[in-house]
Amino acid sequence: MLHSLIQLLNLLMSEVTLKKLAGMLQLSISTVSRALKDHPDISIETKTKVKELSVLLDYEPNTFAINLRSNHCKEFGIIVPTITNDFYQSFISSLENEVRQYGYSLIILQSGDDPIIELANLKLCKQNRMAGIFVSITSKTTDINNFLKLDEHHIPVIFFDKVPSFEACNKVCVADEAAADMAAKELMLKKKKNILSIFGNPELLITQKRLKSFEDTVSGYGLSTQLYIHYALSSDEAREITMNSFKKVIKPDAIFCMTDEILMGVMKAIQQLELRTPQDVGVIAISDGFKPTLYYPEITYIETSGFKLAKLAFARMLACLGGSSYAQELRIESIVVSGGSL
Amino acid sequence: MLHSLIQLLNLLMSEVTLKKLAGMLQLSISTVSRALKDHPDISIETKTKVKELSVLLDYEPNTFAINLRSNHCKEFGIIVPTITNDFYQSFISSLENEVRQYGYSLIILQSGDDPIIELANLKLCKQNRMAGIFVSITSKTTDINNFLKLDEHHIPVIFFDKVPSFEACNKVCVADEAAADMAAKELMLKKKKNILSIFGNPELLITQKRLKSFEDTVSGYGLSTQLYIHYALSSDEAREITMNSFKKVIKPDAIFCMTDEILMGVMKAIQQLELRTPQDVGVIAISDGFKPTLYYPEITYIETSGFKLAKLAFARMLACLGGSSYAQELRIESIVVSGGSL
DNA sequence: TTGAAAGCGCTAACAG
DNA sequence: CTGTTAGCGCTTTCAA
Repeated sequence: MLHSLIQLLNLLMSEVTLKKLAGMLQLSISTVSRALKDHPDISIETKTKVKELSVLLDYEPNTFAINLRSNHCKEFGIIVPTITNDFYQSFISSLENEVRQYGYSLIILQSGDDPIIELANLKLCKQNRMAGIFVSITSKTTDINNFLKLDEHHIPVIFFDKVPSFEACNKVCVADEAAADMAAKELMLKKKKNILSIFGNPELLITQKRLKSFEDTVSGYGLSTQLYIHYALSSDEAREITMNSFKKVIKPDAIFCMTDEILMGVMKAIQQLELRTPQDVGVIAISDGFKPTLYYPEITYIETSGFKLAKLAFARMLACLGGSSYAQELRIESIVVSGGSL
Repeated sequence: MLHSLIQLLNLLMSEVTLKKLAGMLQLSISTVSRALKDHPDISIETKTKVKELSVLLDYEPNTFAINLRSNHCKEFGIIVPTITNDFYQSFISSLENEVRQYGYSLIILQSGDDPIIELANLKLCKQNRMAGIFVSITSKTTDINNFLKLDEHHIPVIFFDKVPSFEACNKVCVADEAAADMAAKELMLKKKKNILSIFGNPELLITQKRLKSFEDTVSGYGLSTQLYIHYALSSDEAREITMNSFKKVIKPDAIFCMTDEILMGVMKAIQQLELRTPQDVGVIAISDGFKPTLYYPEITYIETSGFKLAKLAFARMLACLGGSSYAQELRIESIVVSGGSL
C-alpha cells in the first residue's frame, strides 16, 4: 500500500532531489544532505530513515549542481591527432580503464593533426573545467603557451608520446633514443651489412633523435656496415622505397622500420617481391606490438607500449592533482620482442 | 595605462563572471548576460561596451552553471566492449568528428564485454545526464530494460553494430546477411569449388545470419561447390583451421573470412605455407577495410564501414533529439572492394 | 542533533 | 532599454 503510493509518487516526480526527500520526510534539506554523507552530527535513526527512502526512490545526486558548487568535475580530456592508430588506441583503452577506477571519465578529442582544431579542443577543455588533460601534440604545434596557461587554471596537462621540446612541462614518453639503439644492436648482433633504414617525418624531434642514436650505435660497432637512410611519410612511400632498394645491385640484407606505418609498407613490398623473412631479408621495427603479429613469421620489434605509457601518464596526473611540483619528464623503457623476422 | 590596469585586475581575478563584468561596467548582471547574447532589448552602445570588456578579459561562460540551469549538457556517451578494434576505432573516430561539428563532446566508456561494467557505465551516463548514448552491447547482455529506461529520462539510446534483438529500440547496423551474400556471389563468380568458410562465434546472431545467407546463396547457384564450414573464436584458431585444411587431400581453392580477426589468422597461415594469392588460393573477407590493405595483393573484402555507420548513427541521434518517434532500425549497405586476392 | 540561509554562475519572468 | 528577483540542486557556515 505504502509501496504503491511511493511508486506513484516516483512516477509523478521526474527527478528526485534532496528537496523532495526532505519534504517527504519532514526534514530540512541540509539534514538530508548530511545524513546521506554519514555526517557524524546526524542521529542513526534519521540516517537510516533518509537512506532507506533515498534507495527506494533511487535518488542520485545532480552532477551539474555538484560541479557548480565545487567548481570542478571528474572528467579528463585527451587530445590526439587521431585515434585511428594502434598506439593511441592502446593508450586510450588503457587510460580509460585507469580513470574509471578512480571515478573519472575520459573525453576524446581529435585534432586531425591540425593546430587550429587542437586549440579549439584545448579551449573546450578549459571551458568545461576538466580535471586534467592528456595531449599528444600535432606535428605542426609550435606554440605551447596555450597549454601552459591551463596549469595556471589548475588544470594539469600531461604531454605524452608527441611532446613539445619545451622543458618546464609534464611529459611521458617512450624511450626514443633507446628504442632505436636497441634495434641497431639487434641488427649488429645478426651481423647485417646492408641495412635499409626507413625513418618517419624528418622534421619531428623523435625522428631526429632516433636517427642519431641509430647511426651512433651502428658506427660504434666499427664494422663495415652500410646504412641506407630513407624517410617515408606514408605506408606507400615506405613500400616504394623498399621496392626500389631491391632493384639495386646491392640488395639490403635487413630493413629497419621506425614506425608501424612504415612496417606495413615494407611488408607489402616484401610480399610483392616474394621474399622470405628472415632468409632473404631481416626485418625489425619499432612498434606497439599489434601489427608485428599479423605476419608469419611475426616481426621482431622494439616495443613502445601504449598500455604501459597510459598507466604512467595517469600516475603522473594523479600526482599533479595531488599537488606535485609541476615539471617532470618520464620515460618508459623498451624491450625487444623477438618474432623470428630477423 | 588603462590596459595595464585591466591586466592587473585580470590577474587578481581567478575567474571572470557575469557578476564581475557587471560590477566593472556598473550594469546589472542580467543586462550583461543579455548583451552577450545579442538580445534585441539591449542598446547597441551597451552591447559593444559589454562585448569589448568580455573579450578583453577573456570571459567564458561557466559550463557548470549553464548545465545546472538547463538541466542537460552537450556530451554523448559511447559504450563499447573495447575500443581496440578497427571497426569501433573508425566508428568512434568518425563519430567524434560528427559530434564536434555540433558542439558536442564524446565520452568513451569500455565495458570489457562485461555486462556488469556495462551497467555501471550506463548508470554513469544517466547520472551525468548525457545528451544521448551510443551502445554496442556485450555478447552477454540479455536485459536491455536498463537501456530503455534512459529513453524515459529523455536520453536517446542508439544501438549500433552489436544490437539487441528487441524490436522497439533504435538500431543502426551493417547489412549482416547482405554482406555474406555478396561474398558468396563473388566466390561463385570466380567459380570456386572448394571453399574454406570460417565464421566467428556461432552463438552470436550475426554469425547465424551470415552463415545462413552464405549457404543459401552458394546453393542457389546450383553448382557442385563444396563448403567447409568452420568456426574460429580467435585469430589463432583461424590459423590452425587453415593450416589443417591444407594438409587434406582436397585443398581449398578459396577462403572466406567472416571477420578481420579471422582474416589475420588465415593470412598468417598462408604466409607460413608460402602460398600465393590469388594463384594458389583466393581470399575474401568481411572487413572494415584497414587490415585488407596490409597485404600484397590487397585482400578483396566486403566493406562494413565504421565511418559510414557512425554518420548514420549520429543522424539518427539528432533526429531523436529533435523529437523523432522512438524506434527505428537502419542499415547501411555494403560494397565489394576488390583488392586482387580473389 | 537539526534548521535557516547564503551562495556557486547563469537565465528569464516580471517590473519598471 | 535596464534592473530586480527567483530559482536550478547542492554544500556549508552559522545559529539554535
